[in-house]
Amino acid sequence: MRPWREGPGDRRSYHHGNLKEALIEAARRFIAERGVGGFTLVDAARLVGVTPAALYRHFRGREALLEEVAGRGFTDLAERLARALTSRGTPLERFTRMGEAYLAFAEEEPGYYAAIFETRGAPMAASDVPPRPSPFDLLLEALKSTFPDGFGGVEPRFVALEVWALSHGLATLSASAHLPKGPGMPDKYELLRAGVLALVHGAGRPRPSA
Amino acid sequence: MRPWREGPGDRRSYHHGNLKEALIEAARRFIAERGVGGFTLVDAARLVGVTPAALYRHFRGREALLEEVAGRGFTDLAERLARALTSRGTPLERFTRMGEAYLAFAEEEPGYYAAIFETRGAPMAASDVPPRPSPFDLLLEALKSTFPDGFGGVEPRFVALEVWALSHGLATLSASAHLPKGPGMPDKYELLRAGVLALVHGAGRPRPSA
DNA sequence: TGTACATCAGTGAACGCGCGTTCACTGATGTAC
DNA sequence: TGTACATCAGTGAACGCGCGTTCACTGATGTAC
Repeated sequence: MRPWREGPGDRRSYHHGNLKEALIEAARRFIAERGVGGFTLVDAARLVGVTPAALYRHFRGREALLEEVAGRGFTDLAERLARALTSRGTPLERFTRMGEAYLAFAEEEPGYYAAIFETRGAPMAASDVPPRPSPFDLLLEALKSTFPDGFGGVEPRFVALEVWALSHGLATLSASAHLPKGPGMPDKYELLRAGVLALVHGAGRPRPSA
Repeated sequence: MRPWREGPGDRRSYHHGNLKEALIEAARRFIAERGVGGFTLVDAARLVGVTPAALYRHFRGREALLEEVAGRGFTDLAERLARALTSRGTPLERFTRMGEAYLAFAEEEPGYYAAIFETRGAPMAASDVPPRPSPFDLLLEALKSTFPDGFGGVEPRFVALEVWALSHGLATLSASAHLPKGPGMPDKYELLRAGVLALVHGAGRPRPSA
């Protein structure tokens, strides 16, 4: 975590020693603050205490750095979800924990989250023969094992897409400060928990009572 | 719609005559293509066939143009929702039509949609004493009148936030091509309709059957 | 109806800036003997 | 253990570019008389 050089003027050595990782870290921070579009190579290099040109020893260019960040974020998210899915408790508890993990990831790692969803070429659902299961695959698997009786004839994939869309909507509305806050206002975790249960429970019903 | 000057080289007159509207239109197009961050005053001026400096007769600067676009989009969205809400049919049919109108707006007017949600200072839910009801207000009203018996003790505001998050999630995932497509895949309209019914129907249930 | 003139809505040249990227270079590191 | 040298990972200067914005200007429009 701690960079080899502390700041400008405190150059421990000519070689940075950890530059690639430090640049990725810097990109993650700037993307979190300003979005993918507002991210700049020059800023990242300056923060790390290095000439912008040094970046090209480790990345083909700006786009390559962004893809690397998106890839890291993708992996991190999948790990968090997998951890929640294999934690202790009842299937429903683990499934609920998974939803919380998703929202927490979007909140704690806004740089990663933005990189994943604002960068082309790394869609979350389409699996280009990935080494590990994608977040969506994990969600689908969790749904099936948590509700083995199914959803009244509705495909699990269908319910999984709804759950994902609700999660993503809550995460992005919260990040852009569009969700009303304040005393008496439900927070996103509460909204997700109740919403997911309603989606799962209400799937397959032909009509509401009203 | 049709600009007064057709293209560069075909200058009907020294004065444009419709420049402000034409610039807003151009911004809408470019934001749709490249996002708010990728939008450029120079491009907008070029598309309209005018010098970049001309823009400053009508807007204080780039930010002011973006705010104007976001405001227009906000109004357009509210109008579409209000139209769906007052259309013919049963309350449930009108409510369903409202959801479709929301997704259609995001799909047909991606420039407006991005301007609304990527521009600071114009949050959709917070109402700074707006002249007309905000989209969220319309949704809340529609929910109450469509389901007058309530939601088993759950606040309508709570359900409305869930419905909005689901809609927003589907709209943005669809726009960023993260929703899996293809034969056998449900489209977003289907997902929204079923999801909303499930949310409404499942609200207030303590636990799922599994 | 015609003319003088104020107002308006554009032009076009220029600016300072920060960006991504390149290039020849050089200091540091590590390996062979 | 010490030295020669290849390799690696940085520097720093420079580039071309497009951006948002400013300014003095000028052509077009509309109004007063």
